Amino acid sequence: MAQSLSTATVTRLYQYFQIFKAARGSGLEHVSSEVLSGKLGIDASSVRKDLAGVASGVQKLGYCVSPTLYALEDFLGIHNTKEAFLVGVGSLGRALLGYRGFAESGLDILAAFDVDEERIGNTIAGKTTLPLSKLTNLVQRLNVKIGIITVPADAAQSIADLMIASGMIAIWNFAPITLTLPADIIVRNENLAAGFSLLSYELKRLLEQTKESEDQ
Amino acid sequence: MAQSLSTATVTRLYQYFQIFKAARGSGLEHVSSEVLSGKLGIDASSVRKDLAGVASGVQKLGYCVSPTLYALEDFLGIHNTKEAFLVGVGSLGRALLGYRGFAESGLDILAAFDVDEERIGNTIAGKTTLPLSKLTNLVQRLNVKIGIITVPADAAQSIADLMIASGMIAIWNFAPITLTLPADIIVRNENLAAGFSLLSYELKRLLEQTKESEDQ
DNA sequence: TAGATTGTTAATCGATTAACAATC
DNA sequence: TAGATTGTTAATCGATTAACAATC
Repeated sequence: MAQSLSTATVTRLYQYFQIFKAARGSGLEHVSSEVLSGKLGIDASSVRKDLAGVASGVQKLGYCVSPTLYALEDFLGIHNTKEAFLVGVGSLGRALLGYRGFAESGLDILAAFDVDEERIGNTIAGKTTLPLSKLTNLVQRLNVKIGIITVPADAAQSIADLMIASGMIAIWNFAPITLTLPADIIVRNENLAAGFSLLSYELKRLLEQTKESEDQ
Repeated sequence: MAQSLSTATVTRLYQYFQIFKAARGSGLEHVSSEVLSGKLGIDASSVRKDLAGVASGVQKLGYCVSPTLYALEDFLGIHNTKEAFLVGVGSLGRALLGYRGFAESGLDILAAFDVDEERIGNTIAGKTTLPLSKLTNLVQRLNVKIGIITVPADAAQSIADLMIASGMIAIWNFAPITLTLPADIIVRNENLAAGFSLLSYELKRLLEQTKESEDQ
């Protein structure tokens, strides 16, 4: 098996993919590591190292747009659609069900689940909301491996446990809570409030810096 | 000025905050670095190093829940509400406007903006949608520093440029595109599709591993 | 007191950057 | 050919982990 890449590297590969997609849209034929490194604010040799395992460049020109884009899409699993179920049809759940970006990223949310009688039976972006009691059976019948959690924080752990008991092995958690799960389960936490804290921390630092230099 | 902390460290501080909040809910009085490290899957000395700059622990007991929680909230800016404007009232924009988690994270989205006549005037979770043409004037009058971008990818760069020209200094970008911005602007990209790619990459690796061991 | 846990230093590990030969 | 850019190795940098004295 190929060596494991860090989260940071895979995130950058996704950014290269975005840039190559935009480059194709602009009709460019080549993009150099120098240009890519400028956009991401990192060293050009990092870019070359990242891309070395995925695509190959052409000396004097850089990376050819079409083949590199294809190779990145392949690596990121965009050509290979993966099915998922979503639990929790609140405002965030509905937003994810209606998000068009997923289709072109290889994610297909087959159906949504909820415990609220009012929500059951509703269709959002072509996906029906089913009662949570049907989750286990459908996970097993359709062999769905990925669960998306968009329930409130206090319900998230029990939903995660249910998903795992049903046979799911990967969880994409949008609830603002740190889940306790077996080590062999793949989890990714997408905490919007935590994301804002990062922005807020940097902003605080910038404002302090400005204030300090004014005080001098 | 205190030394800058890495994104990884600030993200972990947010996770500690979540765990301490849950601990308070369960009536616990202390949490040790050992317990925290177990939940995050990192070394206990990392936890102690992270917390050293923010709170102080008690030997033999660990970290006292109430004062540590307060210190973390303070550090993460949760006590100090920050105002923002959001541009793009599509499904994701509406989900963010209605997201309750932000209120308890120190973010207050004052208003939303859009170019679509149909959306202007609508109120979502108490926030009115205004025409984009009013953005610059309101940013300056209310001195709003943070802009949230939830428009489609092809409109995101021009919205970011407009926000910066209006005087904003921090951008939280949800559009799936790598923005080109001045170096002194704070940007955080929250790319949902990229997040899924990370999960998808790990899942692919796990399945390959399982297959390999079966083949032996 | 003995035991448990912090705070901190030193050691290790991994990721990023610099440098440069290869080459188109 | 000369110039530009990749691919890769070595050097640097920073983050994580291990170890342990301090101490409640």
